[in-house]
Amino acid sequence: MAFWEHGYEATSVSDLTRVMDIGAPSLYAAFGDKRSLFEEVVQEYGARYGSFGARALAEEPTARAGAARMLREAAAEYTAPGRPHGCLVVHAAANCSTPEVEESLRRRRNANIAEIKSRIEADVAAGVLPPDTDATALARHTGAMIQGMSQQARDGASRAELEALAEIALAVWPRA
Amino acid sequence: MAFWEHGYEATSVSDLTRVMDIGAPSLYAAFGDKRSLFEEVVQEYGARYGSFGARALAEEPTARAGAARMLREAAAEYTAPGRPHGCLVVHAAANCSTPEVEESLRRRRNANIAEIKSRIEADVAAGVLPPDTDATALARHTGAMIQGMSQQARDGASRAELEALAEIALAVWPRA
DNA sequence: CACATTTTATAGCGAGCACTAGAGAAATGT
DNA sequence: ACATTTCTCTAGTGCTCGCTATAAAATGTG
Repeated sequence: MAFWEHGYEATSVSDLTRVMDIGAPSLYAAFGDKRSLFEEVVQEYGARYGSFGARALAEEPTARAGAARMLREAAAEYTAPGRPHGCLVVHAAANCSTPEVEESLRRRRNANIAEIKSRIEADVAAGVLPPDTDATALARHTGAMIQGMSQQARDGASRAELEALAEIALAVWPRA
Repeated sequence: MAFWEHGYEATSVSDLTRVMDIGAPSLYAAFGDKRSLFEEVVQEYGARYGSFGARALAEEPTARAGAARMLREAAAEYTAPGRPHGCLVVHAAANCSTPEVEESLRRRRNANIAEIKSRIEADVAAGVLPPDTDATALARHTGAMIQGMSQQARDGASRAELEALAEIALAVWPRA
């Protein structure tokens, strides 16, 4: 939560020990160092809050339906009350002076886009999407949209505003 | 440049004195403190690199044409060689432990979107865009797209990839 | 050239950072 | 009940941060 709200660098170890209500030595005994703790937090975040996209792509019958659900759920996830707004993976390691941490989240972001791309390609191969569909660009568009929505959520956009935005973004998909 | 590449927090005063090749006291005599220097840098950035959007909206005959030029130029600007990729205003104060700095850039981002919105509303009033156009959502979509493109540029997308993405995003605009 | 003024460089201020050594408390096994 | 092992808390490590006092150098002026 602290990493999510304030990012990797801006969250100090004393912030962490305070919110976890443990002493610093216990934290280091349990996680090694700050970076390892962060990686574990990211993994937990990915499993609990960041998996709606992959789930949508896997469970919906078409890439378009998957992307639609993904964008709509993003609007809800990124503005959920009681949690920091936006996506940890998008924001928590921006401007990070530890390049490894920044790179780690960058890989996650690009992997998400690659997932969308391969889902699109599967639909193209199956004839669900037109054969001239530019899977790379369409996947990147969807990824950029998600990231833009996350930024908007941080900047104060409401769930309804993000949902309206998602509906607009969905209009670019070729009709099945 | 240093602020642009690494962000406000991750750029230390000694980084600044090194690249500016002056001593710390000279820097403080000239700018007051780190925050004031940053604000001046942001202003200079806005005038030099961040004004392509406002120019596009002002010079093109329609909101749609303005947004089209804005997105296409963003693809070029955000991947220009010899400069940090992406937009300073989007990234330089993410995860900032100085809330005023974060808020200052947030205001700039939201002001940009408000500009797009009022340009759209002008076209709706003039009958260039359909009267049922949701100006707020369409403006936010364009802003989110720009911000998403900036993030993509930071994550390694090429100019051509961003341009393909921009063309897709333009397809959502109501036909004139 | 001598002097007054500005500019610069050195060196260091207190504070907070990530991280850890060593002492004491708690828990455990017998 | 006691010894031993495990944990945990206090306190402090060296480091870098933003920022500045002081003193030397450079500059302009008669």
